[in-house]
Amino acid sequence: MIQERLKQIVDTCFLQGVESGKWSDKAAGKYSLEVPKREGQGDYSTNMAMVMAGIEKKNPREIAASVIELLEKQDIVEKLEIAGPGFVNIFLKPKVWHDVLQPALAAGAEFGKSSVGNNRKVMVEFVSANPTGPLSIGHGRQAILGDAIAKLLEATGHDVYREYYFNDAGRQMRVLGESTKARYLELLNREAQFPEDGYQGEYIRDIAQSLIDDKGDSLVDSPDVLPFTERAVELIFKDISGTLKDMGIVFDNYFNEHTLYDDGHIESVVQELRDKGLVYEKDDATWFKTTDLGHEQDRVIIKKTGEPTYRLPDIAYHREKFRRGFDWLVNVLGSDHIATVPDVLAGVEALGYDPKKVTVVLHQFVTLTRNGKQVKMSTRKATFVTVDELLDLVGPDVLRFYLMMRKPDSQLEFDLDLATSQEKDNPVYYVQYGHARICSILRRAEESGIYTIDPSTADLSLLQEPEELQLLKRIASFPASIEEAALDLAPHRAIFFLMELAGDWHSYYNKHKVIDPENIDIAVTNARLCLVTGLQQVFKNGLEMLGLNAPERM
RNA sequence: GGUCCCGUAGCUCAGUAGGAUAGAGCACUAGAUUCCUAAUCUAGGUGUCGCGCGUUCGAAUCGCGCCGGGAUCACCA
Repeated sequence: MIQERLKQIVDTCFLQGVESGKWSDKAAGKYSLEVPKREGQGDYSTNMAMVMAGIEKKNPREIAASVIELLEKQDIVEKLEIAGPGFVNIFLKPKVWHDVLQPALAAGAEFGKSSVGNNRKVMVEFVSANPTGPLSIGHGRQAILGDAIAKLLEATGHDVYREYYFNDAGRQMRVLGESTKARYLELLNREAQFPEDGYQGEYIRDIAQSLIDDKGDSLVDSPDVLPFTERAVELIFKDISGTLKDMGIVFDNYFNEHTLYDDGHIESVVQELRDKGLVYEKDDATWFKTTDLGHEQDRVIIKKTGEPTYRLPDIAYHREKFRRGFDWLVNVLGSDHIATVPDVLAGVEALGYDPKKVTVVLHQFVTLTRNGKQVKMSTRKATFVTVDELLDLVGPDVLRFYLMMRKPDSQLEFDLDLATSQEKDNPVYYVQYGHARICSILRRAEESGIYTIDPSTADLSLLQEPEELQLLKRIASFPASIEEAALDLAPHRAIFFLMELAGDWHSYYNKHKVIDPENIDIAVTNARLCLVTGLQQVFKNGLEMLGLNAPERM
């Protein structure tokens, strides 16, 4: 907000320079206004003079002097200086920072939200695990990441729809049914042959047991695996949605791949591509001519057996997303799906939709360590750690926080020992404690009965400590930080913002008293209470935007 | 072999529309609490930003080439 205002001022000065013949307009849009990394280098800094120096072939410091002349007249500017190779450092008047508090408090729960999204309809598709077993930690990362992205997009004015895409047919499911049947027979002491590539998890036995409970041994001679598959899918889905619910995630829709077949979308996609000359037959299979679209090789979309490969329903599914009126599709996928992305995008484009409206967030794997050693995971062998187990161990907030603390591109190391034993030195609690601490102070203030929290009557100019100005700057930058995290689809940025905020706040708390019974200064305390209330709002809104709790006591 | 991601402090990681002296947490050491919650704070860092070359006023960041780790390259999903 302040940055935008200052940017306009700087741009205006630049134009004045152009008009008065000091420099040409060639540097327009090329310079930037940013927050310097180091203290003492101003609230903001612009590299305008250096950028112009290259273009105008002049000494950057001389140009900087001219820039300063123009900026000096601005009323929000306190001080200006030329630094380093030609930066212009801008120091703003403290009043500028004091003035952020009142609007922030007035905005309340809305503070930090924005409308940059313009109500754009965006679908976030994530998890999309087929029902073959409980959610593993890898799914957990995706679930948390997808949900956090969705929440951030909501906070920035997007119309968000969460969807889970799944397939409960095909080979995978047959194996699942066969595995269940084998366990069923085993539990009834019958001869059973467990499939070689079957699912070995204990949950399969539970499913078999539920069939025994309901139907006894009546399925022993069933030649069909369907009853087993159906029961398995039903129970596993119940388990998955329960887990998601425990993580605080609710989908707007579960989309079954089957509807694409039932409604004829698969066929119509093939037909449409065929009409465009992008489909041909070879070796009894049907191929998608992706080489015409700049790819290295063509891909099979319908196998010899007559069954489509995954590509075809995927393409049809994306067309449906567009047809349903979404104009931005965000797909959160594990990096193992990387090879599927170009084919789907090619399909989307061939069908006349804009592939730029599809954004794929690929996240790397979660590596699990226990006793300092990496744990290898496989769903089939059931040597994975489930989200349920982790939720039991560390609780939803810690799990969520850890899983979104890293950028999606990085592998994420989840140290089981650390997560379970290290309860206190946890960044989650560090941030949450920041909030709880403020709540405690505010309770204290209320009990005292002598303080009031009202930014319109408080003398905010009493907030003169450098730490106080720093906190005000943090508050001021909150909306922009959220916007940045949202548009970059990078929840970890919001996490880092909160950790830095908490660091500044805890530091301030230890150095200065908000309420000091030994040295009662009502005016100062009232001003500080306004500051802390603003901070509380930022903590609360920030935590909640990421799906985390903001506890009032700890 | 092709494509994508990663390589930054002992460990886990931030840091891209190129910016000034490269950061945080953990771990380790020494301190701080009669009073707003010590789940906190303060002080302590000599890092080939994997290596090399290039682009330019300026590179962890951009380009090219290597090295190392991971993912992926089906008529599986």
